Amino acid sequence: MATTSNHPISAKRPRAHEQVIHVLLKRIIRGELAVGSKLATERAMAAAFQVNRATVREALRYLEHLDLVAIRQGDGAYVKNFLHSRNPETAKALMHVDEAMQYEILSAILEVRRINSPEVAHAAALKRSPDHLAQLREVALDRPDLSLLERDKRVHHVIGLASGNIVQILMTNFYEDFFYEFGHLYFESSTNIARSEAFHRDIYHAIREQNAGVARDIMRDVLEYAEQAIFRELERNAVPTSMATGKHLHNRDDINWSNQ
Amino acid sequence: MATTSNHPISAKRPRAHEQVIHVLLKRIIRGELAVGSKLATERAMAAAFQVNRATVREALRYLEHLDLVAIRQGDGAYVKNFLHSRNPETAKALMHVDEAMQYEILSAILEVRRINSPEVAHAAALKRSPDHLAQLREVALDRPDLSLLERDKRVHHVIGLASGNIVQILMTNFYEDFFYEFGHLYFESSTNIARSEAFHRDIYHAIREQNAGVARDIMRDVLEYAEQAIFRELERNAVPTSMATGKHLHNRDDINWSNQ
DNA sequence: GATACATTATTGGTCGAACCAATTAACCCC
DNA sequence: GGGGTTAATTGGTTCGACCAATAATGTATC
Repeated sequence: MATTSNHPISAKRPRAHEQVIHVLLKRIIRGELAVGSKLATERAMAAAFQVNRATVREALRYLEHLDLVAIRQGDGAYVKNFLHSRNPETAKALMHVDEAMQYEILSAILEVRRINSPEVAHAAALKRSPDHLAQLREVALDRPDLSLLERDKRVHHVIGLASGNIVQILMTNFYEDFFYEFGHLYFESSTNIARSEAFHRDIYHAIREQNAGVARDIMRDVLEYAEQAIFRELERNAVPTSMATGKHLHNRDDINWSNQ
Repeated sequence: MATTSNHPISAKRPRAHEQVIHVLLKRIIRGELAVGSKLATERAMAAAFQVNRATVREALRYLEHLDLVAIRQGDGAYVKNFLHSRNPETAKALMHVDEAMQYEILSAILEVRRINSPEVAHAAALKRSPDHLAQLREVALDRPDLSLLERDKRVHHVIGLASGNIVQILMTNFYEDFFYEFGHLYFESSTNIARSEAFHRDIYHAIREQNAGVARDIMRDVLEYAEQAIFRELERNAVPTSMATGKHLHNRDDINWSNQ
């Protein structure tokens, strides 16, 4: 079954090392720790944060995976330029550091999805197996029990699977998971709900008939529409919880990711 | 300067937890550990692997970041479906697990890059700042001291920066870093070298003149060409080191990323 | 017998101290 | 001043203990 991996994960419990991560992340992203500079030793940080050295190490290991620090035994940990990170996950980390960046990241991910997903739909229509088609039919048409948000997420996921490109699959998960919390902004409107229902039906038929060009167009249209709808909604709502302050809604392209 | 974060990172030293990661990764990806099943306890694994529990924990934390396991205090660690991972980095992890997948991953990343990067070039041409243009000029035209491979990597990076989309920047780093080890396959041919030189010059001019459409076309052409050239080279070379066995070169689309 | 609650056992999370291994810095010798 | 040895620094790993959240068990109540 498809939900095997969806455990009833409990709400996030605060883990000690996460606070250390957050503080270090903030200092790195904001440039308080210069690129190339050496961080304090693990022992020193442990003392400063009032935690055990093992806890500091967990945090450092995470930052190493994000490609934000380079750790060298016998030497120390060095700050790297986050713009050189090879880990897209870094984008999500940025968001949690500075609320002012949330809008920027959201916008960036929406754009990447708008570029990619139509091509994923195109490939899916060409290469879909009978099994993937059956899966798509189920989630798109035969699961009225699921919330529209959940159904939409699964439709995109199955289309990713059908495309056969593992990186596109992972990227699709990357976006969809990200948008999950913004979904209510879109699925509140009855117009958008109807549009989404039609999208599921139409994309299913296009992929079934292997009309690759049509599948691409359908996907492109819905994503362009959704992108605009989300921004409209964001600007209408008076600063939804956890979003940036209003002023950021009007200068989306102002952030200059300058080379540090 | 642009190289601040490029420390003379020494060759990888083998770290104990990496072996644990490798073993667990293999078992998860190959399905030896069923999705939804509970892993052995940290203490049990520590005994089994003959390492300390802290070492096991580092490995588990990494797998958690890859979204391959879910860890719950008081309960245990559960295997998740890697096709549901939200972390694109998982693709790279897959590659190290099974050499047979290397060709598949390479192919997948090349395809995503071919879809994305032309649009990045398009946006870069429209939005590039004078500073980004100067940076592009430097790496594209005024750095004959750099290897072509390194120069090419930087050209793509600066174009990403100029596009202003942080996710595209990170994705670009993601590909380019990945291709670094395959670069020799491309840059051995004098034809390809000339082509690459021309690409650097042409894309610079297009972005300078803010000819977005032209920039996109130039990028698309070079990536399509490079993609085919790399595959040609892979098929010609009799199974280059660390690549999959020959048979995989002829059924690139055979892997069915079935839902587990 | 089924349900609600308290108790216990299991398991991940954190802690402290010690020692190993790689690197760097200091020192000495030539 | 250059080269090699030594000592200090720092990350990597280990051991053992206790804390905290969860699940399993047992018990009382209805």
